[in-house]
Amino acid sequence: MFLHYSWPEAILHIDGDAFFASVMQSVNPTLKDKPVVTGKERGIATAISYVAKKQGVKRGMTFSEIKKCCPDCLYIESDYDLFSLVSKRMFDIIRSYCPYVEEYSIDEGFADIKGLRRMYHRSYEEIALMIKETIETKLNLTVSVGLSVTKSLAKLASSFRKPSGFTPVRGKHIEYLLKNRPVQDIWGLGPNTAAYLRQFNIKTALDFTLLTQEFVSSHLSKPYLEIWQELRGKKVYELQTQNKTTYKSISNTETFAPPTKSKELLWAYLLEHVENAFEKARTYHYVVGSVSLFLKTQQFEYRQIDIPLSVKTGYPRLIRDELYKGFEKIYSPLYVYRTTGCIITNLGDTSSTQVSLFENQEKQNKTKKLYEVISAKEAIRFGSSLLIPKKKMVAKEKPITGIPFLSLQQMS
DNA sequence: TCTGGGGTCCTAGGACCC
DNA sequence: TCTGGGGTCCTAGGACCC
Repeated sequence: MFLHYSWPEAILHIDGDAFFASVMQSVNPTLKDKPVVTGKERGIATAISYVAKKQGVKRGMTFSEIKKCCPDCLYIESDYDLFSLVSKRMFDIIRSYCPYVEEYSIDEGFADIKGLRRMYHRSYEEIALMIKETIETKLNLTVSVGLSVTKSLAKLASSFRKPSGFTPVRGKHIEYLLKNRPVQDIWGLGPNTAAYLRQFNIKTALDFTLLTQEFVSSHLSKPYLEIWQELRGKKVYELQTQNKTTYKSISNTETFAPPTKSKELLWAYLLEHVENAFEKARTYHYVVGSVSLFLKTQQFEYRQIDIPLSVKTGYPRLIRDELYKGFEKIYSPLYVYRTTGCIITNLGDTSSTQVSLFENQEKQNKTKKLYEVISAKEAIRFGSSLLIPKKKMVAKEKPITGIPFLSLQQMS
C-alpha cells in the first residue's frame, strides 16, 4: 500500500532543538548542559533546554512552578534579534548545499535534495547528515532531521528522535514511522480532529493513514485528505521557496497585567495596536480595507467588531472616529478585560489607493505628510496612548516628546 | 499545557443576481 | 407578483500552525 520505490522524492525537514534556549547556550558557553529556559521578560517559559525538559519543565510554566520541579533552572531573557540572526545563518548553510529551501519558521525548514546524489557522490542519507553536521558545527547547537518522500512524512520523521536525531524514512519504512504515533502528532491534525477521529477508534497515525479515501473524503474536509495522501507517500505539498513578502492580514495584540475595566485605558491600548499594525502595513506598502478590534475578558470571552473602511488607507488617524464607534459597541463596563487586539485585513497595494470623490484630497495629503514627519522621529502615536504605562511601551519607541496631537479639523 | 502573539486556510451560509 | 433553480461573491467563525 505504501510506496516501495525508495526515493521518488527526497525532502528534508530540519528542526532546531529547543531553538531559543539552544541559541542562548551557543553564545554563552557557561549555560551549556544546564537547565535553561527563555522568557524571563514575561515570567513564563518560552523555550526549554533539554536538561530542563528532563526535569519536567513545560512550555508556559510560570517561574514559581518551574522552581518546584527544577530548582536550579536558569532564566534568560529572549533576544529575538539574535534568534533571527542565527536562523538566517542556519538557512544560509542549508542553501549552500541545496537551492530549494523553505523557511517554514524561525527554527524549522524544508529542503528538497532530490537529484543531488550525483553532484555530491553521496546517498540522500549522507547528504542529509552532511548538512546536519555542518549546521551543528558552525552554529554550536543541534538540529533534528527527517528525510522522507513528502513534507508531512519528513516533518514527522524529524520528531522521531530528538535532540540531534536523524531519521530517514523511505517508502517501505513509512509504516514503522506511523505505527504507535498518536494522530495528534500529525502536522495539521489538532486536538479537535483527534477527538473526532477517536469516535471511530482511530488513534494512531497509521490508523488514520489506513482509512479508505472514501471515509476521509466523506468525514473530513479537504486539508485532511491532503494530509492523508502525504502520509501515504503521495506528494501534495510543494516547498514554498519564496520568502514572505505579502500578507493577508496583520495583527497586533497584547495581554496586560493587571487586567482592567478602564474604558480610556482599553481605548489607548487599542489605538496603540492600530498604529503598530498600520505601521507594518505601510512598510509593506499596503493600504488597509478593514479593521477588526477585539477585547478578551478575564473569562477568555471574545468581543470582536469588524469595521470595513469606505476608503482604503494607510493612515489610521483618518478613521479614528469610526474605530471609536466600533470600540463602544464591544466595550461593556461590566467586564474586566485582559487582552486587546487589532487585526487589519483586506490589504491592498498602495498604488491602487482610491481616493473617494467625497474625501478631501488635501486633507489626505496633509495626513500623509504628518505621518512621514512624525514617523521619522519614531513618535507616531495618538494622544491618548499617553495613558499606557511607560514600561508597557514597545522598546524601540521613544517617549512622546511634545508633538501636539492634531485633530482632523486642525489639520484641514 | 488554565491560556502569548502572529499568522493561514477552509467551509457554511447569507446576499445578490439571472 | 410569485415561485424555482442555479451561480457567484463575501464574510464569520473554526481549526490549525509556530
